[in-house]
Amino acid sequence: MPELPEARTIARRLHAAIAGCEVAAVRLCRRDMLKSGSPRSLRRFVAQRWDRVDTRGKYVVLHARPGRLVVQLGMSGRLVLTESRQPIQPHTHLIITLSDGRDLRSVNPRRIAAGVHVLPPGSDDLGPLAVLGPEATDIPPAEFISALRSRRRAIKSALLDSSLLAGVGNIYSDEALARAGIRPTRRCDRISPSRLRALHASLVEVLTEAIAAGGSSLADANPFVDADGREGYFAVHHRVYGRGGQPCTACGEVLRRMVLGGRSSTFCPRCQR
DNA sequence: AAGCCAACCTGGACGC
DNA sequence: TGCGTCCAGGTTGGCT
Repeated sequence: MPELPEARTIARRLHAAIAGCEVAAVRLCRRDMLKSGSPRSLRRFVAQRWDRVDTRGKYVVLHARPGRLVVQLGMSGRLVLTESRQPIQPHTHLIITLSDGRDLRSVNPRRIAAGVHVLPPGSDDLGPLAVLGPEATDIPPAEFISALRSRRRAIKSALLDSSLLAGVGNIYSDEALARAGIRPTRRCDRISPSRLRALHASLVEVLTEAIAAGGSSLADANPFVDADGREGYFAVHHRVYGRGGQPCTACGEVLRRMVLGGRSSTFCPRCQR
């Protein structure tokens, strides 16, 4: 379940691995995973070189002259870099063969909220990127506060709304709320500006730590670009995520788990108000 | 307009 | 051991 830190880690590794490399062939194994653009627009990447790989929110963006290839990893997406002669594993949807004998493969078993978008250069259509709010790591505190302070909905659901804030998923929203001492159910307009400011600081802090933790595993000589973010999750200390029923690390109170807006939320009923 | 919620999908964990 | 059930979660679109 890659969120912003995992997408950044993947993009950084991928950039280091494929920038300047030429595309020899493109094979779309599952037509329905191409969400915008056509197979024809995908073929235009052949004989071109990758300029850059970066991210927008949770999306990994590969840049080349024919445009941008936007990979929406969704719940279970991975980008695998492997020798072209290696067998193709199940749930491989897109294979980009490089002229140096490697493949970049998009693999995704659960295809929820996942897909590939081709955005031609100069096009007004930004696909899924068009509706994204500011990057969670870059939004200034004042803008964060003004975007949230008058809303009536639960803070947790606002943090998860990618049109307000790009890149925050279920894990880091829970962690940021825990660090800031705010209950996930609390209405945005019932949180003081100073506490929203603290939440902004907590969010940036936890995302920054996670990005740093993902980067720390760059050193290993793993031929795969691991996109499930697992290393990152284990490297970062979790106060609440996945710890429902266990004691709060700060006060010892049993952490409570509840479903909010269709997703699980864990919080400390004593520390978070 | 803002916000809520179901639907999408499949591997893995868990219970009997 | 094996089967069934449930859960995880990002995004969209339809509804209120």
